[in-house]
Amino acid sequence: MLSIGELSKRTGVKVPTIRYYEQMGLISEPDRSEGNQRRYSKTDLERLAFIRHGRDLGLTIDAIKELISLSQHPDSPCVGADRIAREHLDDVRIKIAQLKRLEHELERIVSHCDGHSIEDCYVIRALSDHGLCEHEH
Amino acid sequence: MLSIGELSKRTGVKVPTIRYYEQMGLISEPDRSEGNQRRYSKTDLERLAFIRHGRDLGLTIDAIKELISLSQHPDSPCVGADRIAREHLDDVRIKIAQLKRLEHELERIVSHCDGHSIEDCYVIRALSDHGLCEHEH
DNA sequence: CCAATACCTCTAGTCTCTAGAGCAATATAT
DNA sequence: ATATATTGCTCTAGAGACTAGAGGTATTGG
Repeated sequence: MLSIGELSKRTGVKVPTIRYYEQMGLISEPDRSEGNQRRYSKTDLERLAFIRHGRDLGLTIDAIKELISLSQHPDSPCVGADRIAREHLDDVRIKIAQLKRLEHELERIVSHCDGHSIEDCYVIRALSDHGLCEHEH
Repeated sequence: MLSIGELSKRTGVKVPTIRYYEQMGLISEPDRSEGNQRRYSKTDLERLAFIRHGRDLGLTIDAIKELISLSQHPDSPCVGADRIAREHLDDVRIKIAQLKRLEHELERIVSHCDGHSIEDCYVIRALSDHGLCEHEH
């Protein structure tokens, strides 16, 4: 049986965040000690690790809830879970593409800035003027 | 003189968001029509385009505020602006790296899911078990 | 056994918007 | 010129995913 602090350390999820997840119904209410403190089992730890991992991957709380509920109907096919992952993959690819364009632009911006007065500052001008962009946002 | 709707169309910033920016002090209070509706000048449009562009680039409202205040002291060097862009570039590169790892992992997850029952579902297992990951998050 | 640390609940705040209610002004069609 | 449709106004609340703080209680280490 783990205290909330232990659980936090082992999963990397902050203590208030664990309580928040409980409130949101992502994890069930754990057992309590005599003094009313939360005590977690290994199962709880696995569940939280699952959630943590999903969040790290950028899944929303709702997507994770969906996955959890899917995993509690072991007879149904995993098509639902696959769909969630697939949808997310699309998002991720779009985000990567956007960020790469952005990286590119920031590189250009930074490399043009050589400490002149603000009037000539490439950063300011680039932000003011879309025409300086190589790509559309 | 543009209405808030016109301004919105030309900048791609939604109407409530424009009002929100005004409230946050990012744009100054515009002139009003007889009937108390906001009327924007070309200067206002440029300012909003600047903000929009910065937000698209992922700058926080505070960073943009900093840039605006920098741009209003045209004698000072643009080192500050450069610093903001540079810091942001670092962030962007980190995010790209993270997302690429994630893309990789999601690809693996999706390609392993072939419609079996949830017990065997790779998506669920991969999310439960960090050991299946190729990379640490 | 006592002090330090961790835990409890509850409320409110963060950030960047977004949505809705209820009403006023402006634009368009007849 | 008038009826209607669209757009605008303010204000409040909500979303999403936490985070912080106050004021008090358990547990743990020395």
